[in-house]
Amino acid sequence: MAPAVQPVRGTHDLIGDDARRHAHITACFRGVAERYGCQPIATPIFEFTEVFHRTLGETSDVVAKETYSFTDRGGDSLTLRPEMTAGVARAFLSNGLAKDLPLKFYGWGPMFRHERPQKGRLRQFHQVDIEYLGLPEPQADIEVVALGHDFLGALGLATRVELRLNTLGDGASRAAYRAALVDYFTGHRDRLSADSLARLERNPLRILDSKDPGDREIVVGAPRLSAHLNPASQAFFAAVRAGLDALGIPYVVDERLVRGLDYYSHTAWEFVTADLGAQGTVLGGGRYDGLIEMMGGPATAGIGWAAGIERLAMMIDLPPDRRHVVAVIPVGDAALLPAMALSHRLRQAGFTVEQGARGSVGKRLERAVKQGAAVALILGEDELARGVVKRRDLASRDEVDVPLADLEQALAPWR
RNA sequence: GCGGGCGUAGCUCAGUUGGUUAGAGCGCCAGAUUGUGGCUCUGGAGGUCGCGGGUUCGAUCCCCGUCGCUCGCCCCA
Repeated sequence: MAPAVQPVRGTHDLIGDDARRHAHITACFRGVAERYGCQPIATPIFEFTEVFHRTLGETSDVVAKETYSFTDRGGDSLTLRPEMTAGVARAFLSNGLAKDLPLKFYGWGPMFRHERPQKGRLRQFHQVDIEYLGLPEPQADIEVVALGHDFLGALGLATRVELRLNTLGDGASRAAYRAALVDYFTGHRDRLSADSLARLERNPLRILDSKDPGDREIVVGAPRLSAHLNPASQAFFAAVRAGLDALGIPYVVDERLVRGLDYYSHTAWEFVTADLGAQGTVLGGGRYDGLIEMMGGPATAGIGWAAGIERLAMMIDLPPDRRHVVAVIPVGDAALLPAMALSHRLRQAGFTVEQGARGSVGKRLERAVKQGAAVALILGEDELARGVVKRRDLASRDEVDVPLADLEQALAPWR
């Protein structure tokens, strides 16, 4: 049993700069998503296990080995969400939102996967998430990819990520291709790696991006997805590409980029980076037109993406804190309550105020400077008696007495 | 889940061919300076040497296990 003071394996605390990085990322995300007309959504971090089994498939790795499931006191099997899409789809059905289509959602929060932790991979991690429902046209694909592109750009990562794009085709194209692939790999099954042999059973498309050198030789001769696309699927992908070209969003087509789950169709994409080792995917998305129907709802188009906040946090530069902190420094016991009242008044007036409570005036000034304060207000018996407060500019060290009544005005530059 | 590397103070790290009180820098607290900061000086707090077992007269050091981190695989954000 691990000591109680240790966090659970693969979890971590967000404190200080880590917390600020996360806050900055979610703030950027909200700003960009709102500009695209998305509305916020928050769903529970756990669902009935069935929700994930129905949507992710019994055989997917996420469900088979990565899921945090437990039985609650009522005997129900519950699962901590490994991703957001299933919960959003369930919420769509639970709340009868079909009448409100189309819908554009943005959300974020913790996700849970029981995996071996490594850099950029945690058991509790955080994602920002976009889900578009009821928009079957390629314009939605273009818009949603553009949203991700703008989001990464807002974080200053435009030059450090590359957009990889592929199509899986519609259901018919995909089924035909899958069959051809199974045929081909079955013919070479004696030369496939053990991992790929397993993939042949439950997820043959995944063999295409195997890292095993032997597999790669076989993959070279494998049938191409592009050759199995029917005209409608080809036209859809061409429209998506034309849209990205028109918006000036660069991408590379990567035919080995696949999605394992059956309900995915058409566009799949990832923004990848070389800066994070084995966990290079920073944002991944796809179209999931079959999902809602698979859950028992009406046939409803869906497309979305998720990005890992921790992975992004490792890449961004933390923007400087631009708050102006006003430090209030009482001198002597008699000044303590008046100083607190002063701090209270200034906070209500919209200033950011830190009030020192310990040590000499020198210590308090020192602490104020370290906290990033730009100006200090010194309030002692002398000032109290005269109805003023001493305003000290911490950069220039200039001091001036300011009548209490004029304080807000005298602090205007530091608001 | 599989394989490799690493765990000494809050942080970055020294150290011991196994030997008595485990060190440094930075950070933190305090004093010099009882109403004035960024420098300097002085002092202080802070360590089950990850945890458990073994070998040994003696283990932070060697061995085993375990927990955690890390790199890769699987998979994915």
